[in-house]
This record gives sequence, structure tokens and C-alpha cells, in this order.
Amino acid sequence: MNRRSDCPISCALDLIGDRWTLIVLRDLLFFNKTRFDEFLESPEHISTSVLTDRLHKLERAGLIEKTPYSSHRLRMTYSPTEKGKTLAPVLNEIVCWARQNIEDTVMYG
Amino acid sequence: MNRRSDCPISCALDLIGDRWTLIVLRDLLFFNKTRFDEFLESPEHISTSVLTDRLHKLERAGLIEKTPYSSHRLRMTYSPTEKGKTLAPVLNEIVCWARQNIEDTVMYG
DNA sequence: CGGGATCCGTCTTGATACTG
DNA sequence: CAGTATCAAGACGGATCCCG
Repeated sequence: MNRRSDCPISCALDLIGDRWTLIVLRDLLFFNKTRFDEFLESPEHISTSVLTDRLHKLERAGLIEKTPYSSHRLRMTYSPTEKGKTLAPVLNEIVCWARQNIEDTVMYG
Repeated sequence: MNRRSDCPISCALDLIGDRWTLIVLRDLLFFNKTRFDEFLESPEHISTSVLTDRLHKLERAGLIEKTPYSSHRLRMTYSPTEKGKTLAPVLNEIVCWARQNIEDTVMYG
């Protein structure tokens, strides 16, 4: 995805400006989810193809890293990098805003 | 667009989670742009159809309002409502994050 | 003529079925 | 369980059209 301009908002949106990326980061940062199927269980029902794509994108951007676990079968766990954790304040600000400006929102679960 | 869950992040993303909505709000809140053609001039080059769509969406959400100006011809100016202005902290947080985590970003212009 | 809506081809995103 | 392949649906960009 090519950068549209040098504006920080524009650059950030090139990376996180879609309907799913911040949902995945929410699950990583706030709910400590780590495995593929855990992300699939969230109430927004992300599809497998989108989840695969967003995990790759976040990995390439250096916001998350994946490490294999389990001895024989290939299983991955995903976790936020230090850089990924710096997005928490952005998420928090969005939560604050939504709570005050969108009716009937709760943190799910 | 139907709400995917009651999570505030998800709800917010249903409204502002795309590549253009926050660009328009940036122009409204930080650069005080008000007219259709002013938004078109931004370096990200939004197309007229997308701009029309986003302005309608933001108006329906109560984040901006349009008022006619000019005596005879029908011209509109767009301005953020009080509710729209409450998104400024979210934008600021994104700017902070991008400045520290994405290389070579400046506020354009 | 200038503001903005509509149409259409293309590219991107998403849902589902399926595989290692 | 963790993805990939396939195909459908939607978003985008640009041109054009329409109205005041």
C-alpha cells in the first residue's frame, strides 16, 4: 500500500485505517489473545482470510511478532512488540470517545 | 453499516474505520477547511465520489453540519459540530503515535 | 461556471469451502 | 488448528452529467 502523503494521520491510516486492524490489536493488547482461533472467536467474527492478511501486515510493520509453539505441529502465537504496545494510547482514546459519543457501547464480554 | 458488536472500538471503527473519514476530519479540525473544493486540494487526492459519501456519512452521524452560504447560488460549507470536535484528541493521539513510529512523517504543508 | 451526484471499470476486501 | 484458494461483494478513482 503506497503512502498517500507525508502527513502523520495519513501515514497512520495507511496502516491502521480499516475496519479490522485495530480490532486485532485490541484483542492482542487488551484481551491478551495470542492464537489464530482466539481472534476468530471475537464477537465481530473476522474471517480467516482477513485475519491472515492483517496478521501479516502487522508483522511486516513490526507491530507484532509470531513465534512457533508446540513441539511437532506448526502452531503460532502472536504477540505485540514494544512498538505495537505504543498503540495502546490510541486505542484508549478511541474507547473514551466512543463511550461518550456512541450509544449503548460497552467493552464486550 | 451494521454494528458488529457492542465494543466501543468496534463501534467507533464502524464509523471512522476507513482510509478517508479521518482525513476529512483532519482537514475540518486542524486546517479549518470548509468547502468541497478545499478538501479536494489536500495532498491525498480524495475523489469527488468518496468525498461526497464521507461528508454525508459524517453529517448523518452528527459530527459535521453543512450550511449554505452565498446569496444566490447554492454553495455549502461544512463545519464540525461540538460532537465532531470531540474527535480531536483521537486525532492528536494518532499524530503523536505516527510521529514516533513512522519514519519521515511531517504535518503536510 | 462551479459544486457535487452518478455511472462504470478496476482493485480491494470479505465469506466460505477446503487442505496440510 | 492454522491457514490457503476461490469466488462474490464492496470500495475506490476518474469521467461525465446535471443543476443552480
